[in-house]
Amino acid sequence: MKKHKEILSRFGINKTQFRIDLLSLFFDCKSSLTIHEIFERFNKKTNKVTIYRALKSFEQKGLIHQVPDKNNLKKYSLCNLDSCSPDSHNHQHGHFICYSCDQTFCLDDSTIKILKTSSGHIVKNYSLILEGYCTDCNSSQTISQN
Amino acid sequence: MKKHKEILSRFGINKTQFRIDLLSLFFDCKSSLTIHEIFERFNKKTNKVTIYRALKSFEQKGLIHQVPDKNNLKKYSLCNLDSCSPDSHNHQHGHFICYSCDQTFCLDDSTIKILKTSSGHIVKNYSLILEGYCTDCNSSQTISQN
DNA sequence: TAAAAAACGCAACACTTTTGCGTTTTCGTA
DNA sequence: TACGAAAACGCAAAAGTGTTGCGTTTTTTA
Repeated sequence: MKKHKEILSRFGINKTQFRIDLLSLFFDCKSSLTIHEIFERFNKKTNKVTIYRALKSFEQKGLIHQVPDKNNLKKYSLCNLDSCSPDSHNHQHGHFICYSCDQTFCLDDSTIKILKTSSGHIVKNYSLILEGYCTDCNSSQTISQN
Repeated sequence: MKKHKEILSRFGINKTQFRIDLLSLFFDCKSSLTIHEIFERFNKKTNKVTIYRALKSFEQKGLIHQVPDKNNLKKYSLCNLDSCSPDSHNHQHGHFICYSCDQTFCLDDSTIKILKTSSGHIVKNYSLILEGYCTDCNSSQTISQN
């Protein structure tokens, strides 16, 4: 897609087929991705070293960021591309990890704003991980239990 | 210490010397521990496999829990032993750490309640660390910067 | 379109965590 | 306190995760 190529250019990343496809994958995926998931999505055809290097490059250039994961694997999510760049990564947001489907969701800024203002302190940095059942898993679980 | 042995019994863990010492270590350490730190504290005398297995056992029985930290390292902290058991882990702590005076402030429950309801997910557990400048330190810093 | 820079695949390495197995220690009970 | 079962242990090996070196291919730039 043209949009993806344009983004890679803007962030100073060479437009190889793999990196274009990888960026598409991140756009398609609403939560976060592990190296393993990426490897599977490319039908195990792309060398893992290539994936690791692409992820590192994307991260350094401000396209994606690491998110926490229950099993301590490296997971990545797309940054807010309007507010991130190689110079300044800006993802002060919390994460929600679902017990059921293991997906990690980024929490939106409004959730955090409440936190930052209601404590009475000046919050410069934070680490927040919520765990539980995401909306999808909770509704399906409720149904199956009835 | 007698207290530690009693706790191990209560949580269904055999009282070997190593596990008693490991529990002591967790009590002595007010923050969290990595496997590496534990290995060092025992002067590298205890086999790492033993440490891994003890940590897994402690976690399953509800004595400790993983703290997914910012850098994705595996870290463990002591649970609130009154509210945790093999059946239900329950560690809900929010803290504010001041860069300037190093004091730790407990966040009040109302702050957390908002967090738990505003994400749209069912939050069962969370780990939250805020860092920055507390109200006192911030006002004095503002003065010194002028 | 040619030189420079970036990305690639493969092999090898480093580090972390788990598994298998035989031995030792602890526990429950008689 | 003694004995059998269960749990914990150490060692070796394997599995999993991520990195580095190097020569080749692709992309960029001018």
